[in-house]
Amino acid sequence: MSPTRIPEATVARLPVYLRALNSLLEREIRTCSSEELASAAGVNSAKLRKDLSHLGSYGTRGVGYDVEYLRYQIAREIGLTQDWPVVIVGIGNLGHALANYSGFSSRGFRTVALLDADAARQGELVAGLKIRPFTELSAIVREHGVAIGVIATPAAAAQSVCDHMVDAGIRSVLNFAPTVLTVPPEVDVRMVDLSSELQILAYHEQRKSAPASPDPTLDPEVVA
Amino acid sequence: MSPTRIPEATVARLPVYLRALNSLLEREIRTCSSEELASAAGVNSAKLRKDLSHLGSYGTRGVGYDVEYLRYQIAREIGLTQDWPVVIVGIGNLGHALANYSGFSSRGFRTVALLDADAARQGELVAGLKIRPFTELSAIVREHGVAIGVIATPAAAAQSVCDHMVDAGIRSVLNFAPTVLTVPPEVDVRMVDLSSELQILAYHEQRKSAPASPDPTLDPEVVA
DNA sequence: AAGAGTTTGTGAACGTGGGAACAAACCGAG
DNA sequence: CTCGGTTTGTTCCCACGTTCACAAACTCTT
Ligand SMILES: NC(=O)c1ccc[n+]([C@@H]2O[C@H](COP(=O)([O-])OP(=O)(O)OC[C@H]3O[C@@H](n4cnc5c(N)ncnc54)[C@H](O)[C@@H]3O)[C@@H](O)[C@H]2O)c1
Ligand SMILES: NC(=O)c1ccc[n+]([C@@H]2O[C@H](COP(=O)([O-])OP(=O)(O)OC[C@H]3O[C@@H](n4cnc5c(N)ncnc54)[C@H](O)[C@@H]3O)[C@@H](O)[C@H]2O)c1
Repeated sequence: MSPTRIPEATVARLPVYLRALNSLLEREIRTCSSEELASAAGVNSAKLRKDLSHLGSYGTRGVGYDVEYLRYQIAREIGLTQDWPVVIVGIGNLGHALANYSGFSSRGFRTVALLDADAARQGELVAGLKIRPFTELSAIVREHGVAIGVIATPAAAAQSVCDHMVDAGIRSVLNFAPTVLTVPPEVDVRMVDLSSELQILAYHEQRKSAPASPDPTLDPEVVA
Repeated sequence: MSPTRIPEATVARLPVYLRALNSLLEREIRTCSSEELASAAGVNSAKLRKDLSHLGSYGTRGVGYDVEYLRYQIAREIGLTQDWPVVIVGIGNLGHALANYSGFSSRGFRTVALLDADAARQGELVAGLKIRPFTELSAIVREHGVAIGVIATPAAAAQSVCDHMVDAGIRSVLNFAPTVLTVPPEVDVRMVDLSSELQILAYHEQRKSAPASPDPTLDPEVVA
């Protein structure tokens, strides 16, 4: 049943299931029901079963799922059975944290280079890697077969950095700069926007504390 | 007009529109069409218009939107006309980066305290704030009226930290630890999971480069 | 004042995703 | 082998979100 395309919403949850399965394995639980796994992943059990059914029939009716087997199948589906070389561009505050983050390498993502345009930063050792000049990007991509690039530069530089990445052959970009990136259709961009997340929380928070205050139109007084 | 609830998908895009409007204002553009704004925000213009229509009728047919006026209306809707005090718990690699990030304070989010359980870190000055013991959480929340908490601790500590936050009165949580948090229904949690983002990219990347079906069970009919 | 040209706001069609419910499949006991 | 208990995989239906297409509303020119 797996030749069909997997729904995007399902793809986004597969990493969560993978984490839940790893957590079960650490507790030496070998088998689980959809109910147990769903609760560990924080989703509805019907949703979980439907998600998994898109990958194939890896469970046993009346029994449940073999944790290790299911984990392997999900990892294979996502593509985590292979190694993904990654470059990070912009080694400032955030770039340093990312370079030091072990959660990437433990899941098959290997940081092969840290790049920065600032000559003052170059040569600095971060997480065992030397910061290298941004101009070396395309040589590094060629050498290691890098497909995924991470952008942690200021917003003003992000589009230019992205263009160079695409030129160099990178086809997937994870963008932390708060700006919309324009890329050719074959390139995927995912954006992580921390300010947006806070703003969404603020919206709901405001609704919680203000039950009713109908002032739809007010003076265009602007607070900078 | 505006008393109706705003769809969640729309709420998630409002911050993007806000950024686009700010960017237009910086270039001293006072008026824009839905087409221009949509392109700056990277969305379809019909979607943009429908989103904005949920807030009210702030445009002028035949003309477009007044950039400053629309910005104010969106900011008001999100709740950015008021100040949101924030606490960050877990001042390690990521916590340091977050504390130093100017993008939060520039949008009405004010970091009032940095907390860490590690005694060795306490007293350290980060971005003008001293790292304080985690035990002071509830006093700080009371004193500043904090409604939003950020978790940047290891996954193993996240649920416990979250529980303390909820007890202290925090009702919105931004979680960076890769673990599912359980909270009472009146509390909102948003999760930022960088590993998941990379895994989603990897899934699509794998599909791009592997046109042949790796699954032995069924036919090799695969999209280009 | 009227018409031509724009652009918004929205109704309607379409697609995707979520959840309840259930038949199919499996296990173990007797 | 059959029956009862259990759990998956799937079907059906509804809600939500996206996109198209167009009438309504506005500006500007003549
Ligand atoms: N720090 C955070 O917690 C945080 C949170 C959310 C978003 N962000 C975003 O992440 C990005 C980085 O944030 P930061 O705090 O690390 O900023 P930073 O200023 O500390 O680091 C930016 C780095 O990018 C480098 N750089 C600049 N232009 C470059 C170019 N053209 N090519 C290569 N490198 C270049 C700079 O030399 C610097 O080292 C920003 O866009 C910021 O908005 C940061
Ligand atoms: N570093 C990154 O770029 C990155 C990226 C993605 C996700 N994350 C996640 O963010 C979290 C933090 O990452 P990090 O690299 O900063 O880790 P870190 O180990 O550098 O920092 C964690 C901090 O939390 C503190 N802490 C531990 N238990 C605590 C408790 N009970 N109460 C209060 N403080 C406590 C520690 O003292 C430490 O200072 C982790 O869950 C990690 O998986 C980090």
